[in-house]
Amino acid sequence: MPPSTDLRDLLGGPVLDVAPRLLGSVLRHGAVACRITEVEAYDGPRDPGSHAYRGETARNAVMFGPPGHLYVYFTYGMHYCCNVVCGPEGEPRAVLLRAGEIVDGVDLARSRRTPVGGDRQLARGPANLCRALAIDAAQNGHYLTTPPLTLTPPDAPAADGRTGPRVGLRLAAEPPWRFWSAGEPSVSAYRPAVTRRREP
DNA sequence: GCTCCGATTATCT
DNA sequence: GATAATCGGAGCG
Repeated sequence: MPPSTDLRDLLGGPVLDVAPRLLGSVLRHGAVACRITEVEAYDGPRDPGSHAYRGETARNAVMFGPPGHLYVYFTYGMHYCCNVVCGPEGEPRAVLLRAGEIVDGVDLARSRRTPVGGDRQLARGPANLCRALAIDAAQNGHYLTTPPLTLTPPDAPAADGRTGPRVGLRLAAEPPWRFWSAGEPSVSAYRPAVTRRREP
């Protein structure tokens, strides 16, 4: 029997089709595994919300490469977030992994996240997810079929899929390109982008 | 060089 | 709701 879904096949379609199908995927890094419950799509150079909007740079180069690799970026001086690069090569499409439920290695994940409330908060929010899984700049560009860091698509599409606006963007927040599984307590809270106060 | 500000989070009121 | 923490990318001159 072939693997339920080959990662490379899955990532080849339009990113708005790929993103919801990644719900239920398991992202594993060593002893810690996370079932993804919330994602966002970033579609090519014409998406003003995408890091690739203004073309390829050293930072976003991984997004322009072949699908199946992990694009990790550093933001706010302290946080990492990770994306799955989608195809085809040359088109900078990616899906941001926003939240999930830790399904293996809970103790290790919790030790990386102290202090934290309940286990459902371990990977709630994109930066928290990376921390729980110990993903940082060292994993940028990693190919997700190669242990110890792998992404396994679900056997069947996730039930109760929902869509809504993306989180935290000032530009292009309006297309409903955020996808999550209804009823999952690990899904992050929606916050509209804040406009920073300017000094007088 | 220098400045602005971000695909965030925790913590305060 | 508001803000600090903290730093590198990107734009501008």
